[in-house]
Amino acid sequence: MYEVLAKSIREKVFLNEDEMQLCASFFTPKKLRKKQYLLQEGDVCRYTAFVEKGALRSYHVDKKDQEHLIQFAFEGWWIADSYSFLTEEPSAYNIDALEDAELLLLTLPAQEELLLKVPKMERYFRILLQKSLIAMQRRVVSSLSYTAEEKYIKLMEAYPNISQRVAQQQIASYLGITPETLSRIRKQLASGK
Amino acid sequence: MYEVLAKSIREKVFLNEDEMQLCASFFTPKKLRKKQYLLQEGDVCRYTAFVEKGALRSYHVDKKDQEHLIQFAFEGWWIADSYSFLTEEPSAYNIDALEDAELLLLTLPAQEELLLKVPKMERYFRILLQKSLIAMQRRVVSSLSYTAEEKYIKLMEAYPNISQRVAQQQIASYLGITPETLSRIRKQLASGK
DNA sequence: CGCGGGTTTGATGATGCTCAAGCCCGGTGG
DNA sequence: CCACCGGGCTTGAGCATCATCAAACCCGCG
Repeated sequence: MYEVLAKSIREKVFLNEDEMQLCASFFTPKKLRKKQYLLQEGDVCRYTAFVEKGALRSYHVDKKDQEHLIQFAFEGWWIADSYSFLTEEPSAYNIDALEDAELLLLTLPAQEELLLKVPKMERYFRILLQKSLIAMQRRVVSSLSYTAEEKYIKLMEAYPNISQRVAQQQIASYLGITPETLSRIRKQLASGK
Repeated sequence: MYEVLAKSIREKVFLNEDEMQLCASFFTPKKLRKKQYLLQEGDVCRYTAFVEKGALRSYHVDKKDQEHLIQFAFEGWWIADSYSFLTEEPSAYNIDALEDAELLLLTLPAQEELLLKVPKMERYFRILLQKSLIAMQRRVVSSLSYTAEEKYIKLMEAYPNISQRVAQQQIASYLGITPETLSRIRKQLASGK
């Protein structure tokens, strides 16, 4: 149950067996069925979730009831609404499962205690956040600089197998375009190239 | 010269005078004139910069020579291309001064040594990154969910005095719209409401 | 076999872009 | 002190991209 997490940690910091055990003890395992919520708009985000297996998404629903996908999370990724998690304000986002999933949950008090008892984990989280920030920044640049078609091509280059795992509407929502537009772009690319 | 930095640190972790001194010793002060580059596309980003005074911006230039503003940085903010900084790959972005500025620069080796000698700074940087990530995430949601007008209003609510400090074209570029469109939006808002 | 979610296709329209011109204002030099 | 210059902002006309709405289609599953 903790293999993926242990691997993720060991890639970034060195922990001995005891520390790793201790670390693991702060997490709560949880299984989620496809379509099940981990977080609903209006609730406080009580966990950051590490994905051992499966796939989740976080998204925002605007006033016209349109969903806008903020993030995918597959095996080895983290997902949460950090703002709500840290401030304990109600979240404006939703998180749910795109596939049946196995998670490891960390509450805010558990994280705080973990960081006290295993200070090396500060480093783990710092490095993690650094990578997330770089990815988010890329996404901002992408949304500012490229056309819908270019954004789609870049996404496919970065995550070639994503289309096997998530529906096209999810990808469209992630790219900030409608499913119809994505469908036309794909047709375009498939034919004339 | 280090007041703003010291304040930023003390807001997040407790350092005694010695630690603070030691910390400061890893930074190199630098002044930048308006329009001067800190980083140019193609160069490796050798510093993360802390802004003691003035204002900078990071931006990307697309193949049609259009600038897209990634981030503003005023007093108390950090700026860099983290990807290039960490990987030592050439950067795809530019950073320059919007106003005369005073910076404190941290190289990658200096940062590593700092973190070894003052491990509490892991926590400082973690918290910092957490906040940056939340801000970036908001920006993604904003770019996906709102119209140009809504994005502009939200920006003005979040940073009411930004328009006193940076030209409208910079704001337009940050919002992902043309200066013409921003001008029309402002006219709209000023008149009819 | 038929239902339902996801994808495709078509017709129409809105939002924001492009290009081009004019304007405002502060700074500089004659 | 005034004329000129240049950068930034505004305005207008035409246009491209992508959204909307509606219908048909595809296919896996009960």
